Amino acid sequence: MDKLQQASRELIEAGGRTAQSFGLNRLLGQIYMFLYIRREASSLDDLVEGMGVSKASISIACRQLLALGAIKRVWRKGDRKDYYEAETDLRSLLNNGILRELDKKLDSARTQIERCREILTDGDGADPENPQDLTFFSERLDEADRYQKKISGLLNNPILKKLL
Amino acid sequence: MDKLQQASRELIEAGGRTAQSFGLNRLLGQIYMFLYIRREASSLDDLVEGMGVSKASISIACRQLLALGAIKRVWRKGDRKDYYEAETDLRSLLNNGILRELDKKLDSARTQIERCREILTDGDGADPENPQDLTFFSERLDEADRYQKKISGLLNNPILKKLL
DNA sequence: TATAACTTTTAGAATATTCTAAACGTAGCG
DNA sequence: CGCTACGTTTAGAATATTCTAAAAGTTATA
Repeated sequence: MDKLQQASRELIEAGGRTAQSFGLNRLLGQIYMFLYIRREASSLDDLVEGMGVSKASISIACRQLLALGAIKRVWRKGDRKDYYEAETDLRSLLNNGILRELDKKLDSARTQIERCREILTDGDGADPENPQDLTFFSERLDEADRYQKKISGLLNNPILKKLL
Repeated sequence: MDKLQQASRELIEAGGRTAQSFGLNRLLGQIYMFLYIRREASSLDDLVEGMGVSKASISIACRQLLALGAIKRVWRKGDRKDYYEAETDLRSLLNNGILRELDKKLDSARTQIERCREILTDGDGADPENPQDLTFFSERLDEADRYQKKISGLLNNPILKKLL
């Protein structure tokens, strides 16, 4: 095994650990890193060989990476195989990956807060025994709403975009 | 079940889902949310009742939340139980939780890149067949290093801190 | 030090996730 | 068409995570 292979192997392992630390499948990080350090686009079979797992796993992982905007499909004339390469533009990676996911979560939080307010106002359950609990709960909802807006604003802040 | 209980239950569920979506144990999100909407600090037993899981799970989850700086322990005079309440200061939550974790990961990335450079320069493996592969690999390492520094700088940017 | 009221650890059960092999579907080409 | 070379789906095996009950540890107080 030459130096390059040694270093590659380490990076791929590290990519896997990083993915896992973000709650993603280890393979996603490994495949991304594999593609990131390859000079040429790679086929599913290349990935199978590189990662030593079944083609089914690779296939599924690649579709997830595509959905996250982390890799791109590349066509080669007169070749039936699909080839993949890593998306290396940091801004694009963030905008289509992490930031988009965060936005979804924030939106879901907003919806949930709204839902709770509705339950409190026109739900058909009884009023709580202790009205102070209700007051406190409402205050928390308001606070959470402010936080949600604050972070949402931050993520879409043009200054932030510019700093990248 | 009164309105407040309904709404609380929904929020706790949502907290659990959110935690899972970040790769954390569902209980962490549930417990945090439970504490967030409670007026008074809660004991492990309160949490056991609220979440309907064993005390062992609650105990472990609470220590994780403490380590993340997401909840605080509260002592009550003449009471042997531990009580917990949610950390609600957004800045503190981010600084002690998410941002700190990100910093750790970035540092680990930096170390890994350094390690790879060492392998390439003074490792005892053979040189790769194709020297162009090596060149490309080195370029990627440099690029990754720039990204790492960029994001690191961003996370510690005083402007960002101020926007919160 | 003994006891009581707690929390934490731990071994293994329950559950969820990841992975594979095999079947299936599809497109290009003779 | 039918064959071939692919990618995808799927049922269930392998593995990892989460959870519980029971045992052990800890601390305040008498």
